[in-house]
Amino acid sequence: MSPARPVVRRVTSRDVAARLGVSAATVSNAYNRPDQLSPELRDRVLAAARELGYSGPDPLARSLRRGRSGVVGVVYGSPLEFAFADPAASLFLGGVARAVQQEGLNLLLLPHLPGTGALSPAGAASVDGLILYATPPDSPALATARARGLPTVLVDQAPQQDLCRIGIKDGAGAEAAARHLLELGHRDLGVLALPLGTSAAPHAHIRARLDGYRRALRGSSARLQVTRSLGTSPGAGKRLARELLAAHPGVTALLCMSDVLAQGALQVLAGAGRGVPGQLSVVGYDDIPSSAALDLTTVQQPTAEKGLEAGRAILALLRGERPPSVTLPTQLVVRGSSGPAPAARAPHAPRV
Amino acid sequence: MSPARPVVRRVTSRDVAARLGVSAATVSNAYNRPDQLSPELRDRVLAAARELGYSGPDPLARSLRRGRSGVVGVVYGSPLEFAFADPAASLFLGGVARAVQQEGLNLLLLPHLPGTGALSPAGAASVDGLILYATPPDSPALATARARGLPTVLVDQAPQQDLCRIGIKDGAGAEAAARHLLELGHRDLGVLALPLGTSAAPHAHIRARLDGYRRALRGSSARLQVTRSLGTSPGAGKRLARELLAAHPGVTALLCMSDVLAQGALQVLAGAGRGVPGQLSVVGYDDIPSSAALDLTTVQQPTAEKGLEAGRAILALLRGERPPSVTLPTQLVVRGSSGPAPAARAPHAPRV
DNA sequence: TTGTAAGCGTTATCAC
DNA sequence: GTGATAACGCTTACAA
Repeated sequence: MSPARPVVRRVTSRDVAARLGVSAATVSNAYNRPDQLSPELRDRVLAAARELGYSGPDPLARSLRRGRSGVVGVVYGSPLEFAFADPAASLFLGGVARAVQQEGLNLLLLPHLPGTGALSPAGAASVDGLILYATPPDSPALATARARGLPTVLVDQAPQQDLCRIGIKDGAGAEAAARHLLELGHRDLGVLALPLGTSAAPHAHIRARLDGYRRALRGSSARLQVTRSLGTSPGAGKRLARELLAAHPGVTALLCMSDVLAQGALQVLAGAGRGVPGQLSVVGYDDIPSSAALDLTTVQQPTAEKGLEAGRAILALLRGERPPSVTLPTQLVVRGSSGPAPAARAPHAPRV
Repeated sequence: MSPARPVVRRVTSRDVAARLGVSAATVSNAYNRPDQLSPELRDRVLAAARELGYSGPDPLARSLRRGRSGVVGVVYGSPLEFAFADPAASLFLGGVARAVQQEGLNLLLLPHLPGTGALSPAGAASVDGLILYATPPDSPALATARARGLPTVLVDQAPQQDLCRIGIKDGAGAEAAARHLLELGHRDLGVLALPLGTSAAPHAHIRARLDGYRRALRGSSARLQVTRSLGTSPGAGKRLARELLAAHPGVTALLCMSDVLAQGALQVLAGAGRGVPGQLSVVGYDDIPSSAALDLTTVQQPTAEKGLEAGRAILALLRGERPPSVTLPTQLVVRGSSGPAPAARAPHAPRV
């Protein structure tokens, strides 16, 4: 009949009401609309509650009754631990937090769990809305969001017909990075790649970066060596840098699809005694906080603002509005990790 | 009677049941105990569900009925945006995420909101348990947790009678840091402080660090200049470093209560042209990931493991066990930012 | 100003 | 293998 009965039954609003000989509605009002009852009665209710150990309306029951939970879910396209290991993701989440906090909403972090099919955690979570951050288009989370008819905001992925999308100019940023290296005389460029997804389910924003690199090179004699992807961690950056330089010793500059990757590469180069930018230039993407101290040239994106916009969009959706999609700009930040290509920098080079 | 009626009534398990002429219980079984009904009926239920647009049991209703929400709340002692700006906090949360994810639980991030009195967000959140991370002992969140009788784990704060607490050897780590500087010949030390809380509501782990510094100096002729606190950000580190060096020019080493603070100080010193460790030694606390690249001597704490332990503890609590408190070790990591005190390093100093 | 009653959508138990 | 029933704990329009 009822679920496994707990050792002691918990105190409910009804208990408080019974104690005072009033109705449960009055107890509810004491908490939710103080103006609906006399201050004196309210005090008595609160006193009785304290006495009985009633700590206010049960959040679950209240949410069910009211039809909203006060929670915004964020699904991150990689395992949850990575969300915290990745400074860009942290920055993003911070922005979201700032936005939703203003309306008193809380943030629920949902894992992505690619393989789970229809049993996405997003399906079993009590949320009023969902932010899908860098999830592939075939993510069960998206299907779930659709099926449940949840207000949904897409971040860093391909636009979807009817959904609000927040993103950045991924391609333009990448193009600027590559052009910068070309202008410095580099002709043999390596790309440290982030996971591109499958062609059926591509990570659109990552592909856009690759396309941007390629666009910059179009019409030039320069060549691009693209690595496979080994993930998003600094360790991946290290391994990719090693592989790339072993396979293509002629490369004079590294285009990294994220600062995290770039920082891994930087470590490898320092360890190998290859001067940056003397022997090799390195350019990142994102401009995470630590990149300034490392003097890394990179493509800056307004990551925290992106989170803020995503948060605002979900808030608007919850109010019943139809917020527009937003595409934020990127900007090349030139620092010390990029310089003239070795050949081009040779002083007093004889002009032929 | 019922709440503001939505434009279209949502599809419920009852609708699906009605469509098929079966009972709601059967629909429920189709989702929750497939073995309780014939595969054939189950398929019909699922088909009808799809047809009607029923996307499975409502999480809220299910949670209410089952008496648990599948959510672990984490309250962070500072505003929520900071939780993401702070690498140590991110690392910690990552550990928690890893632990709770294994049981299929999700993480709800709750703001601290010191001033709110009894209306702590933790009181209105549907959670099965709470992790209080670096919250002061007078936090409304703690009061709320107690009042609601929620399984609670305390992290980085003073032990509380009956609650499970996860922490590190804050004092021992600090002591090792200070001793290290003494051994290098430093006699005039500055401390960049983290918020110590009020004496009524102290941040116990921060106080423990200060006490550790002091303990190391006891009996020596060395002196400690302690700054006020300006928060936890790198900016605070910068301002504190400037203030301290202006007020006490004789200081030859900086003991920073966190790496974030230390990194701010490092920037100021680099900008001011003061050599590290030539003119000034700097020691941090935490060993966040970026500190290795910056060659910062620091006190390493197993932050991610701390999160893992906290997650495991809450899991155990939810199973009805009584997990023990855990105190993890710290370890001094000597890198390049600490060296002999300027006087002591003078080469060929005449021996008197 | 307070009480009544009808759910919110689900699921565990028991009977069939 | 399937169905009726009774909660879970609360909120809110409406009546008194």
